[in-house]
Amino acid sequence: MKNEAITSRDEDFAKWYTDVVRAAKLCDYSSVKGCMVIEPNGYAIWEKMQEILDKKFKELGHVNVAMPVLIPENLLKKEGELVNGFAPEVAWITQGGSKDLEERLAFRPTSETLFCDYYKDHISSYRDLPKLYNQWCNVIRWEKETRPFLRSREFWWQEGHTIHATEQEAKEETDRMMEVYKWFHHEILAIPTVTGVKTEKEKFAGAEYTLTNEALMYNGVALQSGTSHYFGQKFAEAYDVKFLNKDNKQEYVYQTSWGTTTRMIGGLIMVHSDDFGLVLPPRIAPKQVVIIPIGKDNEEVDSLCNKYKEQLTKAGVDCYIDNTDKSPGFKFAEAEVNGIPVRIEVGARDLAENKITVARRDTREKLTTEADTDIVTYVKVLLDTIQRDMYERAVERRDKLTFEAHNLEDMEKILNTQPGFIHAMWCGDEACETRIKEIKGCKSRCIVEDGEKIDDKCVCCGKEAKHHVIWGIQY
RNA sequence: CGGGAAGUAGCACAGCUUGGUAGUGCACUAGUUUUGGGAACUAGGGGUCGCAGGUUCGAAUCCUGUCUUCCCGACCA
Repeated sequence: MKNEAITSRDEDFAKWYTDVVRAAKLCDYSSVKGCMVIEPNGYAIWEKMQEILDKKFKELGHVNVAMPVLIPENLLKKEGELVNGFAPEVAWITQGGSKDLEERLAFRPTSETLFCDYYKDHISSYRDLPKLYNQWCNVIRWEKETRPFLRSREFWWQEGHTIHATEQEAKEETDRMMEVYKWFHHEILAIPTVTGVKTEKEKFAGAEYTLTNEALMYNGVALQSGTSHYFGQKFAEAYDVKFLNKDNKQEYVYQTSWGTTTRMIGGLIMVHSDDFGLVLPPRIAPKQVVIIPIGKDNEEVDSLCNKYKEQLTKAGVDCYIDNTDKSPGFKFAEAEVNGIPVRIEVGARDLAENKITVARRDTREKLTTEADTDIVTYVKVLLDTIQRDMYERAVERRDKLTFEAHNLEDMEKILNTQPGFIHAMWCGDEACETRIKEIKGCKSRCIVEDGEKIDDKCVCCGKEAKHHVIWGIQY
């Protein structure tokens, strides 16, 4: 039975999205526009993301720090490009107590400036490098239009900020972190992505270049899901972050930054979920298995549920027993809307035949197995299968929404029927990018560096093509 | 920030045109009976009608402002 609180995905995708967010109790609106309350169900997903990414960062040698939320105006404005890029979105604090401040304070939109200001006094020699710092925090960007998780004025993220003694090392770090993001999406979130470099027009303000990880949503709209920036010495020069190199010469550091945000929760929803609510890949699901006893005060049922829970927990599977006095149907529906990957139903009817029923959330398929089966192996195999199937279905969907364009008419035709990733050649001229944007706001997602040469000429102007670019409409 | 729509109990809505003591369904609480796809009955609790002004003897209802949400653009993770 369809969940009546959720608008059909194919009928109205935007409404479906917010319905799923609300029905699965991931977040709620607050009294300030664009600032959301991330509720336990949503925060648990974020915590799991943090846990997995944080472990990976640390394995690669990064350490966590906490920077202030406030940035003095002068400090923020030292690097011109960054300021220009962010100026319209910066929120300012102008009062302290009842007095006007002499210098305004910005609520951080990103923390490059704070890290630079800190680093400049904490390194003096090449022996102090690299510094591989990361922080988990919230930032504020005064967006005009807001949507839960996808675009909020306050959002939570991690921002890595590293400085290095050589260009090569910094560039390797930029690549390496992009690989982490790609791995995270493919292996954990079951979301296929394409990675590449942003065009000059689309790169991060102040970066020499920006690498991006781009995912495609169910409706064909692209979502930028992780970026990694190489800054060269730009910020170091603006903020005077110098060190003495091996030749006993002063040199500016080479810098990177990289980040992923709570927006990934929005991506998870828009790639995997359906009209029954949230669908989570097992590896990111805070609760992987729910055990539902059917019938009251049945000792055999209860003890089997407890046994399963004990064994699964011991084996590292996140599971719980739904012992509320709701009806079984209610519990099924609730587990479904919350996206619990596997549901085990234990009831007298099945037990009479030494059976239990196991339902997968992704396909809503009901399976039957022996009650005395090795539950740990059975569940683990099933979780792996679900994870793999979800990824494969996402790839299929992505491929179905991947197109090739050889001229502007192609592009218009595609965008007017069904947006997606559009592969097309580009001359490198910003004018062509601007022209293409006139078609439904279609932008370059990324330049595929080792892409095939699908044409000799630019999709827009017909002049000689330089880059294979993926285009699309974005969130 | 432009164009449109909307805000009444946790949720979904009626009431507003034509001002006169706040309603319905779901959810919630208690009890009883129930339990294999969102249980039933009985009895309850909960809202200064987004907020602030104004008009009026009297405002959920009329007027002004403002905040918030949603949709469509422009801007952006």
